[in-house]
Amino acid sequence: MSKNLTKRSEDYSKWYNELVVKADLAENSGVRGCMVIKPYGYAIWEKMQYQLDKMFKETGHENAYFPLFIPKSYFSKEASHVEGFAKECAIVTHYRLKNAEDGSGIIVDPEAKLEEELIVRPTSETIIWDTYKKWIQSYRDLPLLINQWANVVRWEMRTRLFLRTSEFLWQEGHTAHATEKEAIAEAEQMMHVYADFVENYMGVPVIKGTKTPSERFAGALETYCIEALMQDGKALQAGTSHFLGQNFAKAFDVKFATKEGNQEYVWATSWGVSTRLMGALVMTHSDDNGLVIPPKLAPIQVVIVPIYKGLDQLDEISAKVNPLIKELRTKGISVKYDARDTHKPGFKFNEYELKGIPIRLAIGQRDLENDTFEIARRDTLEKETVPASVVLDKIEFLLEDMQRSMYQKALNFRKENITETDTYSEFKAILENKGGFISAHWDGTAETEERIKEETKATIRCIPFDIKEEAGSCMVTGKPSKGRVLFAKAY
RNA sequence: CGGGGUGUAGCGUAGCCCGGUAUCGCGCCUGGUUUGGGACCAGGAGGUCGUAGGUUCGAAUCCUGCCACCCCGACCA
Repeated sequence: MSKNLTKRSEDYSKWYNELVVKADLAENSGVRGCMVIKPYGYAIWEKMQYQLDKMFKETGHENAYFPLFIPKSYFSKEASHVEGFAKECAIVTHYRLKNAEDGSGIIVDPEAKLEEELIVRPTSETIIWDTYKKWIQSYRDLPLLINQWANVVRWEMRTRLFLRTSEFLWQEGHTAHATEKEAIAEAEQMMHVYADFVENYMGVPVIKGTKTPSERFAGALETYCIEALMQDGKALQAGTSHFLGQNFAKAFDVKFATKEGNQEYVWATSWGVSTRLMGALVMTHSDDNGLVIPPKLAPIQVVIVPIYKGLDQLDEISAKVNPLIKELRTKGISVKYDARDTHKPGFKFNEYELKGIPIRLAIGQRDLENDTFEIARRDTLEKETVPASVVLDKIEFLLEDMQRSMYQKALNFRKENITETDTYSEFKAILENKGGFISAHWDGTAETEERIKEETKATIRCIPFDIKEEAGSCMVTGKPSKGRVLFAKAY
């Protein structure tokens, strides 16, 4: 990493943290594990949001918004759900402040205690299902396909920028269906939508699969997930989609009249991705020069840096650059012309590399004479001088090529870091020395899963969706297994 | 909540053991020279030394309480 950034090999966490801060994505706010997302980071998040939202709508979903506060009593309605979240909730107990009588400052007014406490949503299942009860009466009201963009709060003990913060931004989809089959299909569909987005826009390859019962969402019958591999060999859960069965319908008494006139409980799903995806983006593609943002998500795709002596020469360069900017914008390519006189070109080069801008054009006296531009791509850091006549084509080609090759590079890395093993001793050795995903047989019991977690800190990341039928025996207990599951240490 | 550590300028730090109001680098401001990979020279601004109290003629330094943050655990759909 440039200048004072720590090398990633020394301490990946520190490197990640410094990179996020230096590249201007986010910083710690000083408020209990909550972060400030800075304009550049937020611009990337907005691009993600835009694309995800589009994909949700293409699959028939609509957006809505539900309250931030959830009455405590709602939580007690679904037992396993409350168990999953009870330990990490922020609770509103009062509604007023006042000046302390001894003049020591502002205090919570003890008179203003709420009759029923309000929970700051850690997720919205409960309040949404309470609302769905009012919205659903008939099979004609189904399916109900709603998404919400919101913030949620989880009182995590230890936080890390983007990966785990006390408050985070996300979307949560909540759907209700007439049949079990349809709900399962919905949950599966959303896993595929997430995978599509993460792979084709973020350039991050994922493994689709299901969670083991012990790793499932609180209240779910099945949890579908996409798992990505970071450059330090740890796995990151990038998105989840849950089949909730009729648990919430029963807890909140959401029934509908069927065509035949019977009353039945609806079938539910929920699914979400969060600003954690920003962490995945950073950890998948960054190198020692900083971020590398895939062209489809880069708020600025092309930056143009003029190299000039004196304002006359800048004018000459600008005259050449301005028509190009216009053409690029016409083609929907976002471009920034950085003609600041307060920084030298070398400084700008490094700054935009740190921020991961995909393409950099440089133009100076030499190029004016030869009618050329210098074009540099961020992912490989290759530079090339091209005639002005082909620069537009070249940019379009590079944006596509970069999107493709960033994904390919990450995919190659992941392939090299999925290791098969049949023995527990080798399993431990791989975790120790190499990291990454380990594909191994497991007897299917929670006891064995727990034992492995205790002894190695590795968890079953998922049972791959496209699992191969392969008879084997559990690496720990020797009991029979029908196929390999993926283990890894995770964030 | 357990175990360890750190709080000194916007950022990163020295000084602390052995008490005398603060070091260096980056950044910032001014002027000039520069500009094809993080410029250089000269000048300058910026500090309740986390906080409250105690010891002392005198505290960044010693003592006590509190607060915040970081790391390791526990926790983490």
